[in-house]
Amino acid sequence: MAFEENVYDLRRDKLKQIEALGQESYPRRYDFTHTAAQIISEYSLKTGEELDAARVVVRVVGRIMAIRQMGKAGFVHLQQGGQRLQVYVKKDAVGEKNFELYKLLDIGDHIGVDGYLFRTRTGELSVHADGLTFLAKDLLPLPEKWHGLTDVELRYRQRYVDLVMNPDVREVFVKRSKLVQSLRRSLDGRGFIEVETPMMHAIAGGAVARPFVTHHNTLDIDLFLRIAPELYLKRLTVGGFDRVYEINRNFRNEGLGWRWNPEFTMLEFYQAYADYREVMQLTMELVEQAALDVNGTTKAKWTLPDGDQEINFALANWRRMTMREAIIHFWPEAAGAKPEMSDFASHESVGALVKRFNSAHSHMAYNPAEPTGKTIANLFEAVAEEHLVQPTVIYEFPAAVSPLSKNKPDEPDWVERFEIFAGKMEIANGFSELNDPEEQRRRFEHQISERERGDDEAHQMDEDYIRALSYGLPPTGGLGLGIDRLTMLLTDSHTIRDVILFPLLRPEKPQSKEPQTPHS
RNA sequence: GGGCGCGUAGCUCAAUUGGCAGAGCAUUCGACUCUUAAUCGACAGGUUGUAGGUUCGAUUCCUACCGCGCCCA
Repeated sequence: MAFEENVYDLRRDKLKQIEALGQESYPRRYDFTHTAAQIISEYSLKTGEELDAARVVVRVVGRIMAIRQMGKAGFVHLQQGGQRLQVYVKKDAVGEKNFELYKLLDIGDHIGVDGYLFRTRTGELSVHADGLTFLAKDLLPLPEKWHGLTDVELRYRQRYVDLVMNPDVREVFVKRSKLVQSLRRSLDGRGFIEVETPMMHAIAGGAVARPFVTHHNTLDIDLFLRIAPELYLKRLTVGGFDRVYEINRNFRNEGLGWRWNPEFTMLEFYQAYADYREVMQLTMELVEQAALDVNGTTKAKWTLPDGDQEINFALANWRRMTMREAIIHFWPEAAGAKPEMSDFASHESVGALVKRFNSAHSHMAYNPAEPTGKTIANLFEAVAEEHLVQPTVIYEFPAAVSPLSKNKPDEPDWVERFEIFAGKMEIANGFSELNDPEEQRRRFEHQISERERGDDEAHQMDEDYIRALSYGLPPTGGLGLGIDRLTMLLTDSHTIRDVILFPLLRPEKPQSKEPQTPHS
């Protein structure tokens, strides 16, 4: 491309011309009196006559998103904070030099404007410019104004452009922030304190997942990025923090998918002297309040292929059933008679259920060597998960898949654990915490035998955690809640990448051709 | 990892059976002192993801690779 034709170089040249007009090319600050949002909320109801009479003088800033020039006058639209505000620039009003500056502006540039509010002939609230201040140049052209940026890969790789061009995307991340604020406010109001526990673990515990490995040079040891903060938070409960929570990232070395990103954000909280039923109730209240705080209503729009729907997080709308009840309730007709409770009692009868399910329905992976409880949990996922659109509490889990949960007093193979589902996703997981150190040791040992059997997600032994429990963990209930997934549900987003600002992508290859942004 | 689909100008998209690679917006130049997808006129913009193959001729057909998306494990 010839030098004169390169947009980047053309705009650098304009920047020099702007300097020649006496404007700084990269000024340090600009004092504005109003944000675009403030002007719109305060003056959008005022008539033109009222504005003329009041002569409201303002200084505003923003990124130029549209320019319409007509000889010796013109309009620009400034965008700031997701809002747009029109500015009228007339040569007679701003003077010769400012009008020269106006002609050197490009879509994407940042400017400051001082002037007064008025209404145009077509009625749009606008700023009548008295002066223009150049603030920063956009050297690379923004995407086209009608369609914006739609290329999925570019939207994620260049999220900064996505955020400039797509107000809906901006709104999703504003809502995500409101969600986190809501959860913090709810927990703080109930006497919880927020803590930060290590992100690098010598033993990756607290969940069933493969970790990422890293290395510390001075100590010359491998460390794992945490898969969950759980074991550290319970150590704090041993230490006397009766109500703690942490909102932070977890890392799991697994595939990417519409519900999975290798790093994701979890809320975990622990409440001493509470069991899983109290945690369940608190969680439902937190989620209901979060829906209200984010959307102003408990009803969240949730678009499915078979037509617009909504998910209602109002407490009255929640369903509750045990895992076994859910398998029975959602058992497909094609798989024959519904299971009986007794079918879950033996390894053989559970295996028979899987065979019946697989003969009639899509294939579910089954390994007869795995523990019965693990098969039941897998069967639940295969049978029921796709039906759980409205918020549903599934409780009573097999002990085999719950190495950190307390047993049911009447059924030792089952534990006091629940998960919350909505939008066909697991969004939360909570239980009565196992606080008997000797039982905990047996559970870890059982997990180790599972690891030897070939399950490389099985939990590892953590001697210090058992030592902590040996000092006495009070009866405690705890919860983990997926912030990303709850954000999806509250923003009608159907892939986790739309609620993570910078989702994991394969790194861009270094460009072999001329660089997009040539350096001088 | 497997299956399907996609990759063309900065952006959004066309291109007949395999026959001269196009449009809109953005950019550049010109006109225009109330426009809002501003309008009007003119110019420019391409190694069609990469590397091979078939063919007189490939954006189009074939192979491999790279990247992305969707579904599945």
